[in-house]
Amino acid sequence: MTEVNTGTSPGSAGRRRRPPAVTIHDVARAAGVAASTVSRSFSRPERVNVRTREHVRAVAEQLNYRPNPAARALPSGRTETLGLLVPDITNPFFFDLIRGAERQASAAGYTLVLSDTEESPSKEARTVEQLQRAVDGFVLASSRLSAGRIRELAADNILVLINRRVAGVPSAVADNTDSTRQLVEHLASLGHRRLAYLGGPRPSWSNAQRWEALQTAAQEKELTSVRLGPYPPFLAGGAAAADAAIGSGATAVIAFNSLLAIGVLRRCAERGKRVPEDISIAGYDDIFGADFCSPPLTTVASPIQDVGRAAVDLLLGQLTTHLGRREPHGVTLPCYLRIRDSTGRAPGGEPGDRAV
Amino acid sequence: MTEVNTGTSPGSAGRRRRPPAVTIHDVARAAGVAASTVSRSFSRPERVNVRTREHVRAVAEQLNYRPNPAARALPSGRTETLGLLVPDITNPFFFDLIRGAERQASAAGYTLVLSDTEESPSKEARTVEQLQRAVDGFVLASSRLSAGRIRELAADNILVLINRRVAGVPSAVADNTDSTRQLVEHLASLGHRRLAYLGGPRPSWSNAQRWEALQTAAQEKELTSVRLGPYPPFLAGGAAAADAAIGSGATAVIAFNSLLAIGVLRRCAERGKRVPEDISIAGYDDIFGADFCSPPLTTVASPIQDVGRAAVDLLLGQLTTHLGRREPHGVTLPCYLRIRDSTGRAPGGEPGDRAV
DNA sequence: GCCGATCTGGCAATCGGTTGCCAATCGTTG
DNA sequence: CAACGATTGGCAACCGATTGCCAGATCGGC
Repeated sequence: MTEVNTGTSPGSAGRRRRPPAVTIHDVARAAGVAASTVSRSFSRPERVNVRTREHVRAVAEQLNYRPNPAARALPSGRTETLGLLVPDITNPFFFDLIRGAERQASAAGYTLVLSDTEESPSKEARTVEQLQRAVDGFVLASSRLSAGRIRELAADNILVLINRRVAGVPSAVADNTDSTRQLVEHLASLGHRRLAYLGGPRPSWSNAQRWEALQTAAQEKELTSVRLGPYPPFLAGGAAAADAAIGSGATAVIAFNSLLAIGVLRRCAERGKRVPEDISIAGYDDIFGADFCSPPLTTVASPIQDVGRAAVDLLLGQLTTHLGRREPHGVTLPCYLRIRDSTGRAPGGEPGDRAV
Repeated sequence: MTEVNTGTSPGSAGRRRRPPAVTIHDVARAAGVAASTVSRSFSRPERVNVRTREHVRAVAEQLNYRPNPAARALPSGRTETLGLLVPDITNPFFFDLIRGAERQASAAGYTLVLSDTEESPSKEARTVEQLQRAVDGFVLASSRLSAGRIRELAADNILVLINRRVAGVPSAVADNTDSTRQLVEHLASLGHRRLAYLGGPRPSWSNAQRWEALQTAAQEKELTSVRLGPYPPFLAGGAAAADAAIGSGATAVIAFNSLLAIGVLRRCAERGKRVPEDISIAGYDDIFGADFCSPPLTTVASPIQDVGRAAVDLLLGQLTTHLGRREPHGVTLPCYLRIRDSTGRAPGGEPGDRAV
């Protein structure tokens, strides 16, 4: 028994490979018990005598035993892994969402698989189908899929949506309506009468929700509002959006997201339009950078880390719920308005027009 | 055989659960072949007659068969999954890295597991050990582990480092030395004589490399340089760093990363220090925001998406290499200097002092 | 038409755990 | 001290794929 690793010894000449894994059987042999006892010592400790269990655990520890997740997943069907799909990994908006989700998942002992769908509905659906059996459930953040497709996927998978509502599918959403109203009131109080909304991706539910809320609030305040776009929700989309906004005659523009808004800011600077003196600009999602761009951006901020956390909680709830019980089917978290320097008094308004 | 799903039919009353998976055996039965033939139709197509194979594939397609990754992983030992560990998920620097890695991995049919180590060496090591058997290999980005610990982990795992060099472990690094020299020359040409380096995390290899390169370049140009810190590499670290920098008497400061640099910018604004008139500021990592903060930041930019891609390539090379061959053990990608408005002529220098 | 080489597909073992079932053991009680 | 229930641990089947080995079929050459 002293002679090990003869022949193609991994440590000797060739490249270093992974050493063979310590299995439950190795532990069982070393501890003088059956493999099932080792298994139970970990997965159903109450089924094993304390002394046996402690002994087994000590031996396992000493042998540096790590259970093989694939082997566990096979009989149980549970992989202890969650899938998180986002439309654009590089959008800072998703940073905190990802962090929130990742923390919550790993706190519960789950592993998170992240996938970038690159704003493509088909890539999104394909990814779900590919990962289907590799994960216990999915969080779809700002899904670009149609409601019908989501329902189809929900029939075969446990899934939770972020910033999207589809009947029968649980979701965590940041509700923009109140804060959009606040934003419109803020602009109205500064004397703006004509708003432009710079639209984002058509399949985006948030996009529709925002425009909806904006229209309603504008009507109440008797402001006119136009919808422009859609524009790609990136910095680069800002140039076309800015030009259209300026052409529209609006004195205040509200962009689908901060990325687009910052792009607009930049384009305005290029064109010599002063913000907020000539035109006011606001955006959704209080992303990294919104507070130090020039001028700092007025935004509707989402509690997005909490949304990510909540979505994972919902998903874990679905997974661990014993059949019969019903989990709450959605959580809604409120957004809030952050007024900064990119919104100001409407141009042409008499000084002292309305109070700030 | 027509009676299925009697009793607790999943579709009927209770909550919708996951439907039972279609297995290789279902396909085999439907196609009238053995399970092994189905398996081979996918994994070794040349071992199966074309007509049989096409038939099997058609049946599988029709039944919507998806192989169970856990079941594949068990005999083969390969999970087709890679682990990517980063110290701070919310640092925009890592986003392009993550995107590069994710794209490359999924192009090769691999799944990426992302984990945030929160700047903690112990969490990093623990994560590797936990995911050990769940992934085929790891990419450790900007690892905070000691060289010894990395070597230990490399004995049991296939791993590739990003922005870190440890003998015997392959790595992809962005090389700062040339661009640091360029940065120092740029500052010297503007009349700066006294530089301050605002240090980042002690365990960061890039931090050491940057300070090293800075010192060397400063000596060549006969500038004095001091190292301050370490500071937490976040925006919030900027306040203390800025105060120390101002106190140091340096006319130009170089921050460990852009996050810190932007924090310094902000603090300078608060304290009424004009940038670059009173003090010049530069940083590493040309992150999102560096070009639209105020003033836009002079940075040393890393081709970080390429670095992420290269690291995954190295890792995949290690995994698929047949024993005996040796892969190149590292790639180095050059950085480049991006001069923006946060660096300018040194204060007190006679006008026309040195040419810009 | 026979023989051997080549193809093709099936059988069964295997990967590393989990878990239902059963038998042995133990302590308790009357 | 016998009988009984509770506790404990082992046996073996199973999860869904992969793969070595073998047998039957097919084909070509002579």
